[in-house]
Amino acid sequence: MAEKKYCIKTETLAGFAKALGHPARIAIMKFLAKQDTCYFGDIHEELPIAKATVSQHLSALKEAGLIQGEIETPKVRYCINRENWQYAQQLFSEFWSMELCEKKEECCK
Amino acid sequence: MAEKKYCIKTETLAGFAKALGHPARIAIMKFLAKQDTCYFGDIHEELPIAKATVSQHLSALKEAGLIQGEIETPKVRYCINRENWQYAQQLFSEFWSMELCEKKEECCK
DNA sequence: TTAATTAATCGTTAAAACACGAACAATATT
DNA sequence: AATATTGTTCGTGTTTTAACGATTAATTAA
Repeated sequence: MAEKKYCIKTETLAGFAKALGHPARIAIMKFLAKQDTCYFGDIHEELPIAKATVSQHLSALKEAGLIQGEIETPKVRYCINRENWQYAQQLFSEFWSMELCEKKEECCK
Repeated sequence: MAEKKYCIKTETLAGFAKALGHPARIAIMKFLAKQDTCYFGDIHEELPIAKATVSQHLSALKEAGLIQGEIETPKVRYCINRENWQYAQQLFSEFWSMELCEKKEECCK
């Protein structure tokens, strides 16, 4: 079992960041955000990589909770998981809104 | 030379996300944000990993442009690169503020 | 029943990430 | 000159990621 070395929020935020840490996965999220239809085939067409690789990236995003898939045989419809999308958004928002130390003269440069 | 398969903003955003995609690196950023003093040793003390590994993570963050280091022999002072911090913040902000398609009944569930 | 469509999974390969101890470099101190 | 302090780099091993073609599974259509 994976023991936690860091606090849960840190782990969670890093998990979301990792999931978004590849251009293909960013592209997928952007595509899903603006599409009403979001079949696997449409996503694949949009990307310059093989089907198997697209499937892998979709799995990674699903694993991270950022998207979800629904079988509509013989197709599969994907879409953003709004609940986690919002949670991730919040974690990042908190992260970026950290106040930076203002003692510049004591820090670099 | 690495050819671009995706648009530059997508690549850049993914790059920042990737750099933040490990709990140790999130922890480092949080620590740097709230510290005035930010020597390597202080960062190392804060983390449950070996010196060499801390150094690796710092390199990754520096490579991504999120931090910068300054030698102050025999110590090294690290701090957040404010310019890129702000740029990353903006890219993420744009990303999260994408409008999601509202035709729920046509999307999953 | 057979063939076509769609997408996941399998098997593989190559590269990168992660982690560590040991060795090293650069300066300060004794 | 010898020693101590600090942090990087080296060498190594393990794990994960990324990519692909081929195979498979599930349903629909012919």
